[in-house]
Amino acid sequence: MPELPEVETTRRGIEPHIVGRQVQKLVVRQSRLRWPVPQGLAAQLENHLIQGISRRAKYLLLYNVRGTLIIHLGMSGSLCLLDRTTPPGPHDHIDLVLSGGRYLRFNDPRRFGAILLADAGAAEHTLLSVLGPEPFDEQFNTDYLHARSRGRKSAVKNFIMDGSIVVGAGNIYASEALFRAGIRPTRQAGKLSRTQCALLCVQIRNVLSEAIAQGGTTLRDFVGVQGQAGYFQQDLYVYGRESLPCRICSSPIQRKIIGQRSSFFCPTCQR
DNA sequence: AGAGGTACCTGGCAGC
DNA sequence: TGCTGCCAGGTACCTC
Repeated sequence: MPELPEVETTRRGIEPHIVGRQVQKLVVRQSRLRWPVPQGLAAQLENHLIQGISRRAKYLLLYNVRGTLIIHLGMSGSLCLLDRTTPPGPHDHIDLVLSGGRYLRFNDPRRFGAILLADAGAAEHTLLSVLGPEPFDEQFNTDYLHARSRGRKSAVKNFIMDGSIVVGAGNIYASEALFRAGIRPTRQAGKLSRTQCALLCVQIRNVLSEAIAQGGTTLRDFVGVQGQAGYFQQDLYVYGRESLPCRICSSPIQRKIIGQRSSFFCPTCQR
């Protein structure tokens, strides 16, 4: 479910409701997530104020005086805000009971998500320290992408989905950015021209910022923290459109497995 | 260093 | 209706 725009949509949705609130109680119903929920979680959270929330790649970072709570939504995770006690469903694994009567609930059917603890300087956490630049950073530019792609033999789609190159291009938006840049997803990364690298930078940024502005993409069951759908799905050019006519040239969109993931492209618009 | 495959887990859906 | 197999938005970790 969540790629970077969905995570950012979640962050913006919960920020005004959780920052400045105290965590009164932590309820863990299922501790077997991607990694076991840390033992000391309650001690670190309970009776402390949430001072801020930020995002790095697809990780949400909640700060308090004791350190940082790292939340990853995995493939199927979501956070929702509840106004009052609602009986937990089968995949409602964790609740943060907040001052003011609200609850922040973590739901994750596939349990690929994670909740971890880090010091105040979460950037040094092993999961975060290996990450490449944010797509909106100045550091992510034509020179950078061109330099990093030299000598790479893997498909450009795998290359831009590699979090050590740039974060935030998941399976949907990687396909979409490549379509907008007119580049075949199977193209060897090392063979991109400088011009194509420039185009790809711009389009990765465009596709992500447009998706954030639309509240993310709703596939299957993604909804925002208060149940609203994301509208970017209506703007998808290729993802999930196998055999349907390209919105630009009407050629049938093709699907191909690249790196064990479904990839979609227009055989005419993308070379 | 880079490339490719496997693993984690559940639910929805198509096809029989 | 019920079973089986395939597919799904992520990414760490392993081997070659």
